[in-house]
Amino acid sequence: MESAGTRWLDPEEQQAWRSYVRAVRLVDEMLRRGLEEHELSHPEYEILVRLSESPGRALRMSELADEVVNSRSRLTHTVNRLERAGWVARRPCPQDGRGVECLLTDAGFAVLEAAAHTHVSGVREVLVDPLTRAEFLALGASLTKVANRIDPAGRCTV
Amino acid sequence: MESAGTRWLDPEEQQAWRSYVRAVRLVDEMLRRGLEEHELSHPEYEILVRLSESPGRALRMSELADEVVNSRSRLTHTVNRLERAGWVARRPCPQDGRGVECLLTDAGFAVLEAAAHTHVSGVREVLVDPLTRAEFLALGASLTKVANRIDPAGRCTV
DNA sequence: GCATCCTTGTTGAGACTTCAACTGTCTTCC
DNA sequence: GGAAGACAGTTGAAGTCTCAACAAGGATGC
Repeated sequence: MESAGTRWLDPEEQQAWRSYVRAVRLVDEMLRRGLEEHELSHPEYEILVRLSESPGRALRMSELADEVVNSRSRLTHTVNRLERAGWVARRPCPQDGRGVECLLTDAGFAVLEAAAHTHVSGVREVLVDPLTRAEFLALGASLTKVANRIDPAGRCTV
Repeated sequence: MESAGTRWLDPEEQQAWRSYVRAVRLVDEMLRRGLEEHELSHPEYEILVRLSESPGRALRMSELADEVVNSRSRLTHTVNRLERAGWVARRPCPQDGRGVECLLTDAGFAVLEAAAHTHVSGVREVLVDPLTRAEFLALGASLTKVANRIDPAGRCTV
């Protein structure tokens, strides 16, 4: 696996990278299990969160896609499912004839409220509690840098 | 979103958690794009890596599943695809009549060798270079703690 | 005013993942 | 030695995600 031109990871970096991959997989899995009792996937949950924080509990599809780092296509499919469940609704965007607004329903808000408890406990359990506060905040700061390097404008629709 | 019993994240924790989610999504996406020119998904790539590091370039299905944190079913499907491509082969395990060994072929090794350059460059670009060495290693150390809390034995098959 | 291009959002096919059910082998305990 | 249960791996159906192709509304330039 040697070759000119590519700088391989040294053993310490290698170890850090593998921990990253492993931890991310495990954390994802844990949170998935936590949310599934609310019949919600993690991507779905995030959509509901963003909507709940928006003025009027509504957001345009493309804004929503940016916020949750989804492709438009993926967002369309996911919103279809959420709409079928009655947790969000769609309506045309008054300002832009092409646009569609996505709206959190009361039922959706209720589901979100219930799921949030489970979810936050899960996050604490797997990511916050194993670390000191300083470690956790440092982790966040580093990952902020990482995210901003990849997508400075926050407009990456994947 | 208030209620007794659940300790919500304070603003700094909230920010750290959101950066985590966002960064993980973006990193995943970047690396996926890097590997796709080699017709390899990230899970597939990891399987080839583990096999290449194993004595005889072979590993039992269940060991492999543990290493890459896959369910057995998922591993079976993924190995099917890799086998179809000619990059791994299966053979019965001599010690255990139930067992199956998965073996990296020469073609598989060649693909891995080619993909590794792209992949390592990608990892550097998105995760290593944006951080100082100390930050990156601290990230790794924290995530090691996180992973070990969830799955101390390293035998979590998801 | 309208031709061209850009943007928004959707669709459908194909690939990937999950879950539950299944086959076959090993282990334990009597 | 054989019954009961645990373990290894596979299967197929249903759900989710990606990609490329598309429809339709806006922006720009003439």
